[in-house]
Amino acid sequence: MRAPNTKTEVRQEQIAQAALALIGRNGVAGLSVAGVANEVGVVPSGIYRHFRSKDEILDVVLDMISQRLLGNVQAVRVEVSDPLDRLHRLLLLHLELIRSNGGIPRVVLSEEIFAGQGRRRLKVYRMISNYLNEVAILVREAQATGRTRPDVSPDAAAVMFLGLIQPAAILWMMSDGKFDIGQHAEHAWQLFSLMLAQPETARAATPPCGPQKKTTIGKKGEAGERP
Amino acid sequence: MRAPNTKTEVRQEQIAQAALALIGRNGVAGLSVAGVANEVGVVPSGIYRHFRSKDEILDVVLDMISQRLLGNVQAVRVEVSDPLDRLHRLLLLHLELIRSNGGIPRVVLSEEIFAGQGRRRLKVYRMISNYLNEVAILVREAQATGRTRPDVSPDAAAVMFLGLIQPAAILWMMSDGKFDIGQHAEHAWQLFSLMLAQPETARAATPPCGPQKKTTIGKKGEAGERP
DNA sequence: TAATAAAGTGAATACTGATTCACACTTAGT
DNA sequence: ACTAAGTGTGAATCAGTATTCACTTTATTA
Repeated sequence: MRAPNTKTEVRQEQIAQAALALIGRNGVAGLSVAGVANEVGVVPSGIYRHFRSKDEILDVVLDMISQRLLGNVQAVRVEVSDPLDRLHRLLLLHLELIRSNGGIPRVVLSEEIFAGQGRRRLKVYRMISNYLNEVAILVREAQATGRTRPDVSPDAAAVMFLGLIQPAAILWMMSDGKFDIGQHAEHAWQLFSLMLAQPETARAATPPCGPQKKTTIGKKGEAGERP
Repeated sequence: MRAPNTKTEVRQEQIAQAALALIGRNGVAGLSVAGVANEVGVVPSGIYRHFRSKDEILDVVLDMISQRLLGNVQAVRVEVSDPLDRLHRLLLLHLELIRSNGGIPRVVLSEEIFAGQGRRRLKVYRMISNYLNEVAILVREAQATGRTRPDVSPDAAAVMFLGLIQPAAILWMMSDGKFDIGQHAEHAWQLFSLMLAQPETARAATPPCGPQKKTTIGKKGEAGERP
C-alpha cells in the first residue's frame, strides 16, 4: 500500500507531531526517523522529502514546544486578571500540556538533547529562559499588587515554579500514571502561594480553616473565576 | 602499551565511576562502552571481563547513586539534630553531590534510562521513591516539633524539595555553569523554609483551627474570595 | 491533454556501537 | 618452575540507523 500524496506543510506538521509523541513514549534518545515514518505512515526515506535531516525535525519540535509554553502565558494573561491567579492558572495549563503530551517534560529540562552540541543546548536554554522570564514577570506583577511579599526573588520563584511540576511530571511518567500529578499540583500550588503570601495580613487567599470546599481540581478549575 | 592487570573488583569500581563521569559529560545516551573503556584505560572488549553487558554497568551506577542519596540522609541525621536544619543541610549536601558529579541529576529524574524497559524504570522509580520517603519523614519530624505547620502534606513537600534543585541543576549544566545554582539554592531554601514555617504572627504554637489531618489540606476555594 | 513538479518507495551506503572470540600476557598457587 | 585462572588485546560479527539515489506514482498547471 502506498501512502497518499500529501502537501509538505501538512506532512511537516504530522512529522513534528509524531516526533513529539514518540519522544513521549520512548524518550529523546529513542527518536528515530524510521519511527516517525512508521507513525506517519510513510517509508523512512520519505521523511527526507519534508525535512533535510533528523536534526531539523528536532528543531521544529523544540519550536513547537516553545510556542506552546509561551502560548500558555499569553492565554493566562487574557483569561485571568489577578497576577497570582494567573500563576495558578498557568500551573494548571502546564499540567494539561504535560498530561496531553508526555513528550514535553522529556524535552524541557531533559538533558540528552543539549548534551551533545552547543547549538541545540543554547536553543533549549533560551527556550526555558524565555519561559522563566515570563513567569518572573508574573511574579513581579503579583508583588506589585502588594498582596505578595516583595522580599522574594522573582527569578528564584520562577525556577521554583518550574520545580513544582517538573519532578512530579517525571514521577508521573515513571510510575505509569500511578503517581497522582494532579493532586500534587494542587498541594504544591497551595504551598507555593502560601510561600508568596504577605505574612502580616491574614488574607483569605489561603485560609487554613476557612470554608472547606471539596472542589476537585485538575480538569475544570478554570471556569468562572473572574468576571 | 598494555593496561596493567587489575583485580575485577577494582576495575568494576573504576568502570562504574567512569560511567558516571561520562554520563555527567555526555548524558546517558552518550554513554558507550568504548567511552568507559577509554576512560579506564583498557580496550572496549576488555570491559566484558568485568561486566556482562552495558546494561549491567548502568545498573551498578544506579545503585551507586541510590547509595549516595541515602547516605546523605544518613549523614544529615548524624550531623544535625534539628529537623528543619537537617533538611537545609540535606539540600546543601545534595547540591555538593550534583556539583561534584554532574552525572547524578542526569540520572535522577532524567528520563532516557527508564524510557525503554520496565525493569529499569521500576528500579529508578523505587530509588527516587525511597529518597522522597526519607525526605518526607524529615518533614514529619519537623512538624512534630511544632515549629512547622502541620497542614502541609509531607509527601508534597518532599517532591517540592526535590524541585528546589533539580530544575536549577539542569539550568546550571545547560548554561555551562553560568547559572548560579548555589545562589538559587540559598534563595530557594529561604522560600521553602518560609513556606513550612508556622505563621507565628497569626497565632502561637497551635494551628489556628486545631489539629488537622495531614492528608487533607484546607482547600483554597476556587472562586470568589477576593473582593 | 501533455509536461512538469511534488511526493512516495525500495535498495544501497556508510557509520556507529555492542558483543564475541581466539589468542597473548600476568599473576597466584602448587 | 609449572600450570591454571584471571585479565588484556585486536579483529570480526551483528544490528540498528541516518542518509542517498534512481525510479515510480500522483498532483498541478499551461
